[in-house]
Amino acid sequence: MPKVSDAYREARRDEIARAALRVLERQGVRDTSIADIVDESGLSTGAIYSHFSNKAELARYIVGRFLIVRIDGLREAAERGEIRTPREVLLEILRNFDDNGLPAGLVVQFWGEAMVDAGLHAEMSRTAAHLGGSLTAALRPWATSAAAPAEVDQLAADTARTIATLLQGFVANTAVFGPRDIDEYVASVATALRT
Amino acid sequence: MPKVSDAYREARRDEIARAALRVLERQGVRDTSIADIVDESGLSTGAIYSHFSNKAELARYIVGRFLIVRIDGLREAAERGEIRTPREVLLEILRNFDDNGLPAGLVVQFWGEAMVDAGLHAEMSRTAAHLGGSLTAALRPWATSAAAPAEVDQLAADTARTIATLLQGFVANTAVFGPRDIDEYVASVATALRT
DNA sequence: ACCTGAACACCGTTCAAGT
DNA sequence: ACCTGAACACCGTTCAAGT
Repeated sequence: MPKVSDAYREARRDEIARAALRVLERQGVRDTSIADIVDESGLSTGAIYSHFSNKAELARYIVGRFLIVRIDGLREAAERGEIRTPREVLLEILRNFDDNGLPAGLVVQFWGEAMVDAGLHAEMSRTAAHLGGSLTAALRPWATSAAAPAEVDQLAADTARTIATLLQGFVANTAVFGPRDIDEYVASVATALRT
Repeated sequence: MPKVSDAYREARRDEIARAALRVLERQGVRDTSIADIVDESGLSTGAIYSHFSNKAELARYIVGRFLIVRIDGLREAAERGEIRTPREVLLEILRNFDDNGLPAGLVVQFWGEAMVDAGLHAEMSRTAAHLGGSLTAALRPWATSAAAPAEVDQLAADTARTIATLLQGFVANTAVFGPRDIDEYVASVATALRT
């Protein structure tokens, strides 16, 4: 197991992926060519193809490595048994999205790409499953106090998917129609569905 | 004003756009070439370029003509002064999306496309403004009974954007993670944000 | 006026040749 | 083993020539 060489390869892949991400943020998925990434990275076409078998694998790597929502804090709170309401969980995940500086427009473009690229869709399902697991765990204490024992798991899982959907709605809406205040959004959803 | 000839031109554009839409549903935006549309329509490259100045204009035409959510019923109900709660409005718009057979995956792909195509973004903003206006009108009776006179317009407009966001979330979520029951989704959002 | 289809510049990917 | 860059098949778009 050549540890050093593996680390070198990985660093090189990261270097290429970061250069690609800079171009993607500037020009978008459709208008980013391999030639653009060649220019931005200072490498050659062949160099890139010796680290990624094609453009789709590079996209997959970027999505799995850089376009993920981190919510370690929520999982830990759940393990300590602290109760977080779905509303608190939603607010935390929305703030995390903002703070990590994930570009909403680029995320939406990759959703579109996943509709047409099975490998990218699989990668997104993988990272989403991880997020879904953390959300479900974070919601279980609340679900336990809100449902009969037999229905706790179902309630936690359904609510996790709902929170993911609310996040996706926020991402798609702000990408297309411009920024919106997070607290105002959550308050508005709560008011709207109260009746 | 050559009425007949204009109608003919429009029919021809429609014919091309419908052929393109069939290919788009099969292959997705990225993997649909002009050559594919040529094959599906039975016309030639030049014939298509004599009716649309480029692929972007064809996309714009398809989005404005076929990928819109119709909610005439809501606007009429509002004009009759009937009160619809935001929840009822949301359910109606979600059912409309489903019933019209709008392909969620394709809609998400066009959102991504709009991130990179200013003309398409403008077209989407236009149709969204129309939807937003209908939603705001449909929500005004409810807003009148829920807020002080001075805040009615703001509440109706904010709630309209929220409902649009909830629709977008549903579209993105089902496109990426598969179908979900509409009533269960709305009930889950309501439960999640009650606390 | 509408249509044809060959021609052009550019794209993603490959591969013989270098180090 | 990694890298180079010319070469290949394909894409969107144009345009001289037809009807």
